[in-house]
Amino acid sequence: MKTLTVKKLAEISGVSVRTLHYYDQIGLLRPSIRTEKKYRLYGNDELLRLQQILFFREMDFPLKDILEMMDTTDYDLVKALMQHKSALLNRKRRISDLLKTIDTTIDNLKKGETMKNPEELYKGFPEEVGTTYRKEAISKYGVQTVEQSEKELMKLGKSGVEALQKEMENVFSELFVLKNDNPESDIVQEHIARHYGIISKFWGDSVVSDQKPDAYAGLGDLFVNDERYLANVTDGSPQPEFALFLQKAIKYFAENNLEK
Amino acid sequence: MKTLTVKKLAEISGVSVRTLHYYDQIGLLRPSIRTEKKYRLYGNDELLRLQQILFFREMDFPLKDILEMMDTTDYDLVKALMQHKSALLNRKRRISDLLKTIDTTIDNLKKGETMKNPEELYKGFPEEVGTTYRKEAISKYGVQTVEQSEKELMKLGKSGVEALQKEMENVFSELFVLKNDNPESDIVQEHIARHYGIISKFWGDSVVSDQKPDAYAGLGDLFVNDERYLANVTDGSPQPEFALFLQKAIKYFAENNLEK
DNA sequence: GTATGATATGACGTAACGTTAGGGTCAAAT
DNA sequence: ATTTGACCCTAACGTTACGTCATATCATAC
Repeated sequence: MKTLTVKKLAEISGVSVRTLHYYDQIGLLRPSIRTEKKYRLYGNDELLRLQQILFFREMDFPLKDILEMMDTTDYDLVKALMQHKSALLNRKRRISDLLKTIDTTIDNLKKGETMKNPEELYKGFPEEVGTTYRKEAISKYGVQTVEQSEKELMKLGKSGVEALQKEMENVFSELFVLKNDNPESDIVQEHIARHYGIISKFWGDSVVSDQKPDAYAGLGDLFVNDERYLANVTDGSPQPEFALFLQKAIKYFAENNLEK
Repeated sequence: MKTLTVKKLAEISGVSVRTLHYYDQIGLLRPSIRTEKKYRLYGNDELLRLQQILFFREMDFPLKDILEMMDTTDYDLVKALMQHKSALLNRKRRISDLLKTIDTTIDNLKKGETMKNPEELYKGFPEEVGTTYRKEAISKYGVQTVEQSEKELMKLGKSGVEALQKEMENVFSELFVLKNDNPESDIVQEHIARHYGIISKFWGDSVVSDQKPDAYAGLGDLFVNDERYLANVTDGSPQPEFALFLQKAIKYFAENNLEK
C-alpha cells in the first residue's frame, strides 16, 4: 500500500503539517505507521478519514465533536447536522442584527455633521430619534410611503404634534423617577407601554407594523449608545444608568408584548 | 462624585468582575481611583467608556481594536464600521454557504449515499471538463488508454481525487481574485503552473506527455467557449472577462513553459 | 471577636493551531 | 564519503477573552 509522509498528506489535503501533528496529538487522526525513526506514515484510510474531518471542520464543528462523531459508530449524523444547522441560523441572525445596528450607527454618526432639512417635525423628540428612523424607514419602504405618513402627521397639525411631543416628555420624566426600580416591574412596564404607544403614533405608517417591535427594541440600544438621545430629558448631564435602565425595560417589553 | 466598586460596576453593566480586572490589566478600562488598599473605584466617565466598549464588543470587534479606536482621537469611526460591516457580510455569506452544504448533505444522507459510477470521479471539477476531456481523449488515444488511466485515478481513491478537486478549486478561486492583474505577471503565472500541475496529475496518462501542452492550451479556449466550465467557480454568474483572462494566462504559460 | 462578604493578585485552562527552537534523517549531488 | 538541502521529530511559547480556582487581605455586621 502506498503511504504518505506528513508533508505529502499536508499538500494534497491542503492542511498544514502542524495541523497533522496536532490531530495526531489529540487522537483525531493517527498515522497508520510510525517508522523506526518516528516518522509518521499515513495510508489511504487516513486520507479518507482526513477528508471527513475537513468536511466537518468546514462546517465549523469543533474538533472535539468531530472526534466523537467519528468514533461513535452509531452516531446520528443527520441529527447532528440539523442541530448544527440551527446553530448556524442563530449566528446568521445575530450577524444580521449586528449589521442593522451598524447601519443605524453609521447613520447617526453621519447625521451629526449633516442634515438640517425639512424635518422640523421631529424637533423636540429625544434628540433626532425621529430623523434616524425616518431615514431607515425611507431606505426600507421607499420615500413616498414615508412622506405619505408624514402628511398624516401634518394633519394632526402643529399643535397635535406638539401634544405628542409633550406627552413623550412626560413619560420620560416619569420613567426617570422610576429609574431605580426593577425594569421589569409592572409599573415601569406600564410606562414603557405608554411610551411605545406614543412612538407608534409618531411613527405612523413610516414604520410598518410588523417591523415596529424590532425598531422599538433598537431604540433602547440607541439610548445606551448615544447619550445625546436622552440629553433633553436629563437636562444635559449624561445618565448612563438611566439609559441602561431604559434599555432593559424596553427589551423586556418588546420581548413580552410585541413579538407574537 | 459617585464612585463604583468593581462589583457594582459589574452589576449595572452586566459584565463580570473578572472582565473588569482584565480590562484594567490590558489598559482598556482603568479605574479612576485606586484606594489605599488597591481597591478599584470607577467614576461616571468610566461607566460611560465601558458602555462604549461594550457596544463595540457587541459588534464583535476585538478588544485590541477597541482600545485603539478609543485612544485614537482622530479615528475614523465610520470607516471602521463600514469595514467591519463588510467583514460581517462575508461571515454571513459563508454561513449561508455552509447552510446550503448542510442541506444537500442531509439530502444525500437520506437518499442513501450511492454514486459510484465512473463519471462520478470527475465531479466537482469545473463543470464537465473531466468528461469532456474524457471524450476527447478517447477519440485521440483510444478507449483502452483512457480506461487504463482511469484505473490509476481510481487507485488514488475517492478521497485522493477529492483532494485534487479541492486543490483545483483553490487555484481557481485564487486566480479569480487576480483576475484584474496582468495575465502574464509572475504571480498569475505561478498559479497557472500550479493549475497545470494538478490537471496533469488528474489526466495521469490519459493524455500522453508530449500532447499535454496542446491539451492544456485548449483548456483556455474551452473556458471562453463555454461558460459552464467556470460555473461552479463563479457561483453561477457568467464571467466572460475572467474566462478571457484565463485564456490569455494559459496561452502565455503554454507557450513559455511547455513548448520546447 | 468573629462570621460573612468583597476585594486583591496570581496562575492555570480554554481551541486550534502558528511559530520558532534545537536536533535528527534521508536522498541526491559533489 | 561527505556535504547540502529538504524533510522529519519533539518541546514549548503565543494567541483571545476571559472562567475558575487558590490564597490572602479588608470591611462590615453582629
